[in-house]
Amino acid sequence: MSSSPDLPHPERSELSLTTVLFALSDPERLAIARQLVDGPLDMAECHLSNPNVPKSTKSHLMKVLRTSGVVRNEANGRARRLSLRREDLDARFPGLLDAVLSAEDPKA
Amino acid sequence: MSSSPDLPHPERSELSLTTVLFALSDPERLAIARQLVDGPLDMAECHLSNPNVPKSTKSHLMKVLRTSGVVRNEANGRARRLSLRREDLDARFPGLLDAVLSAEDPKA
DNA sequence: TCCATTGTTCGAATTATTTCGAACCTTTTA
DNA sequence: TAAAAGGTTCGAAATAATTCGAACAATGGA
Repeated sequence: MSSSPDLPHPERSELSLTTVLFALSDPERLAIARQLVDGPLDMAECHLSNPNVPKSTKSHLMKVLRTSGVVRNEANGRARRLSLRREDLDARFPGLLDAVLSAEDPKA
Repeated sequence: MSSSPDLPHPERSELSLTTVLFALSDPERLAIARQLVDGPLDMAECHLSNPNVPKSTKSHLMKVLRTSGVVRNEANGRARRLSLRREDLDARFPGLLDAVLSAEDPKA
C-alpha cells in the first residue's frame, strides 16, 4: 500500500516570523490561507483567482505556504488535505494570524 | 533655502496588506521597524545588523518601507527623520503591527 | 563661500522567486 | 490491472528583488 509522500513541515519551534510574513505577502497565497480559516480543504477545493494556472504552479504556491509553516499538507487518499496551522502560529506569533486574516483589503 | 526632497508616501487608504507584509518579511527591514517603536529616529541612528552595507543599500531598504507605508521619511535638516506609521497601520490593519513587533523570533 | 554631512537616485550586475511543461508517483475506479 | 484523478518534483525560462558604486542634491558649519 505504501502511501502518498509525507511532505516536510517545519516544527512549531522552527517557525520564522519573516518567512511566514513572506509567505502571506503574496495575494494568491494569502487568498489560499483565507480559504482555510473555516477548516481544512482538499487542494482541489482551494481555488485560485485565475483558474487556468497549471497545477505545478499551484503546487508551488502550496509549497511556499507549507515550508513556511502556514499550512499543513497531508495525504488524503489521492488528494491532499490542506489546513491552517492556526495553533502553531498563534502559539508562536500571537495575534498575527488573526490580524492578517481579519484585515479587509480591497487590493488583497 | 528650498528643501530636501519630499518623498512620496502612500495614503492610509492606499495601504496594501500584502505590500506591508512583504516590506516586513525581510529581517533587516523588520529590524528597522522595530527600532522605530519607541519613536522617530534619524536615519543615521537606525543601525543595520551589518554596519558595512553601503548607504545606497540602506536607502533602498528605507524606500521599500516607505513605499509600502510602514515608515514615514521626512526631511529633517540634512538628515532624514524616520517614523513608524503606527496610526495609519493600526487603522487599516488592526493588531497587525502589534503582533509583528511583539513577536519574539530568534531567527528574526 | 566652500566643503563635509547626510542622504537619494540611477544603472548594471547579481541573486531570488515565479512560472510552467514534462515526467513521475499514489490512489481510486472501471 | 489498466487507466484516470489528483498532486509533487525537476529543470529551464522569465520576472522580480537586491546590491552597490557613482553621480547628484540639500543642509549646516567653518
